[in-house]
Amino acid sequence: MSLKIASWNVNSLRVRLPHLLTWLTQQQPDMVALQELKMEDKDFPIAEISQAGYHAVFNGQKTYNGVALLSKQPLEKIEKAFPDFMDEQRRVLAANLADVRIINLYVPNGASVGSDKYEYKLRWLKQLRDYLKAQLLLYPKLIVLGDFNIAPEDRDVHDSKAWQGNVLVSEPERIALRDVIADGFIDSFRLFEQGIGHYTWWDYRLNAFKRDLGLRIDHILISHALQSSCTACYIDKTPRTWERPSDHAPILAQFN
DNA sequence: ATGGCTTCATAGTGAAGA
Repeated sequence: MSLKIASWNVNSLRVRLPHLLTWLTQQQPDMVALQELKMEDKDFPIAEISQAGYHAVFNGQKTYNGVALLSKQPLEKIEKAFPDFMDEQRRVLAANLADVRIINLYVPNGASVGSDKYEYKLRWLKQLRDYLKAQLLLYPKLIVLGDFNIAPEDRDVHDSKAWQGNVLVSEPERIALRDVIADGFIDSFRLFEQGIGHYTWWDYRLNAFKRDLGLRIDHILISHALQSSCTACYIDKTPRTWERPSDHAPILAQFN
C-alpha cells in the first residue's frame, strides 16, 4: 500500500480554490494539509472538494489562519487544538488516516524578533513540543506537517547572511524546532536532498520567485517508525509559476 | 529604502503576512 501526502499554505482558500482543484487533479495525493484558509467553516467549499474526490475536515477562522485536511479516505479522531492552551487562533488540525496520525500545523509567523507576536510564537512552539511528545506515545506512526515559519538551517535560506537573526531564522526559533525534532522526528526532505537552493516560500515582492530568493519553511516531519517506508520528499514549484499564485509551494512525501 | 506585494477588510494614518 502506497501513500502520497502533501502540505500547502494556500494563502486564502477562496482565492486559490481553482489552483487547488487543478493541482489535486494533476497530483492525486491521498491526503493534503492546507494552511491559511482565511475563511470561516461555514464558507468552506465542501461541494467542490467533494466533487474532486476528497473528504475534508477543517478548522477555520475569519480573515486569518485556518487549517484543513483533505483525504481520499475518511479521517478519524479529529483534534483542533493543543490541550490546556487557550488560543483563539486556528492553527492546529490532527486526524488519523488508517494507522497513521497526521498533525497539520500553521505555526505563528512571529512578525519580528522581540515583538509580542514573536513571544507568542515561542510559547506556541513550547506547547507544540509537549503536545507532540504525548502524541508520539499514543501514535508511533506520526506525520507532522505544515507551514512551520522556520528555516531550520542556513542552507535553507537564499542569503543567510542577510537573514541572520531575523524572524524565521533566529536561533530561539531554530532551537525550538530542533528540540521538537530531537524528541523523535526526522525532517523527511533532508532524507533525500542535502544541497542548498530548495525553498517552499518566496516573497511576493522584489520579483523574489523569478530570482529564486526563497526560504524552506514548510516541512514534513515523520516519526522514526515511518523512516524506512518513506520513499520520497520533494517540493512542487509548479503552482508558484501560475497566475495569481500562493506565495508558498506545496511539499509532498511518499510512503510504501 | 521599515519600502517592495497580496489578501481581507473597510473606505484609514489600514493590518498582517514572511
